[in-house]
Amino acid sequence: MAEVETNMHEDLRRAFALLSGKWKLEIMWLLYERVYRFGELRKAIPGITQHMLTAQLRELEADGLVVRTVFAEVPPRVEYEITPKARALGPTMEALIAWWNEYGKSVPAKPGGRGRKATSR
Amino acid sequence: MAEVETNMHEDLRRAFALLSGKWKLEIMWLLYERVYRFGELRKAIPGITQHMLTAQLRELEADGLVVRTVFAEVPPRVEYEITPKARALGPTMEALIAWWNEYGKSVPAKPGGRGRKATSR
DNA sequence: CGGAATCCATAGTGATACTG
DNA sequence: CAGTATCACTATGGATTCCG
Repeated sequence: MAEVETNMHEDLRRAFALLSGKWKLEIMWLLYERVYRFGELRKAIPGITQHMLTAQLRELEADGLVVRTVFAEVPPRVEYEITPKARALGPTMEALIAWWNEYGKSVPAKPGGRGRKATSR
Repeated sequence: MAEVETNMHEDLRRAFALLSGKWKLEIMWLLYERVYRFGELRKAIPGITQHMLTAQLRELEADGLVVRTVFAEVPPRVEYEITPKARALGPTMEALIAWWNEYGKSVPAKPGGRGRKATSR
């Protein structure tokens, strides 16, 4: 059969790239619950700048993870919401959190020094 | 009540950080199958430099995702293998790949221009 | 209100040469 | 063989100012 030897690590990298960015996960985490306006996101994410918020949202939008809706009002209003595509990632993200809680915090594999020694064979 | 409001996105970010690095996923993907020597990894990963391979392996080691074993031979031999911690990530990574294959390649949510328009309310 | 434009600091990545 | 050291480049993140 095909047995494409699927460059799975390629897919993995590309999928990973979509989520890479200091604030993307936090943004998506908020949007997971409800729709947010630009200013709301800014207030909800302490430490982020407009520059970064704009940039990250633009990337998320380009990747089809969030939808940006502009209301022709004055003053202007812009709302952001996540797409089904992003929502489908929920379980996987939770699995990653579960992994972290189980393995990430203990860090048992840390014997004496760096690198194990082995006496030849 | 505890109800820690679990900074899940914090855990998520830290877990994510462990895997961030241009070559880490590819390295782990290889080590998933068997033990590799330094030179083998270099040949198996086209485009990587010794510098980067060393750096990424060191980080993976520090994070407890791979184990480095030095054999006191001449010429020197160093082997790398993944830890149970890293191996436990397998299913999650596969879930991410599955997500990518289902949602990542279509990218349907791309109507006319950037940002949807909405006529006031 | 929700940006864009500009300038700047840092970290990650990469090529090359040298070493135990 | 398996690194380390050095330098250069690029991407990312951030502060500030200005605009429709």
